[in-house]
Amino acid sequence: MHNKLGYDFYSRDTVVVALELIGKVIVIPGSRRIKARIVETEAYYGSDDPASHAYSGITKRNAVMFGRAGYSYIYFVYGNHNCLNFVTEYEGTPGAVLIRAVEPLAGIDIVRRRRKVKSDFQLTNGPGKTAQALGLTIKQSGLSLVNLSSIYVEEDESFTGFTISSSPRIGISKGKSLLYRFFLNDNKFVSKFRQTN
DNA sequence: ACAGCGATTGACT
DNA sequence: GTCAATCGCTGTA
Repeated sequence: MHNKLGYDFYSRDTVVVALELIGKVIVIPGSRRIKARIVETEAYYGSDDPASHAYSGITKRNAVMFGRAGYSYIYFVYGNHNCLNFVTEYEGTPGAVLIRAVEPLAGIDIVRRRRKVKSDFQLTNGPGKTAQALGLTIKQSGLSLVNLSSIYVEEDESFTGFTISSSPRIGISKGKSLLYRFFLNDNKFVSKFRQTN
């Protein structure tokens, strides 16, 4: 079965969504069709989460995080990289899940063309790499993941028996004690920081 | 108007 | 292991 996730899936507690996205499949439909399993995520809240873009309130960049769940939030960092998030919670309450790593399942030839690397595990084992592999930039921020979407997530009921670990989030300076990062055990596409808890 | 910086990556020792 | 690249966003003025 390949059921597209609806708004109800995203409009819940951000950590729950981050945890439950592990193992599900991102789909980029169209002529450059790509499918990729989500293997690593991070949860970001709002005014109670100092590591979050939404910590200090609404701005032009993070406004989509304050909106309705089930939309893309894509931001640009370090002058080079785009990072893909899915908005969670509900209208007025910010939250998002960062997609840190995926495992390509279909359209891997397209991914290899976009990402010049020696080994396949380097294609999508990080958030900037993942967004590049999927062909996403800030131009695709704010898109619905449900209605008329050019990106969505579906369940994969055939994927079972996996286990998930958690750890502190990567690359942040505040909120390091929180275990808001989740990743598939024994998956080579998980980013290089593998400390378990 | 502008200085500082970041939810990263890739190249290099 | 270290570190530079690179630029839009943010805060301050």
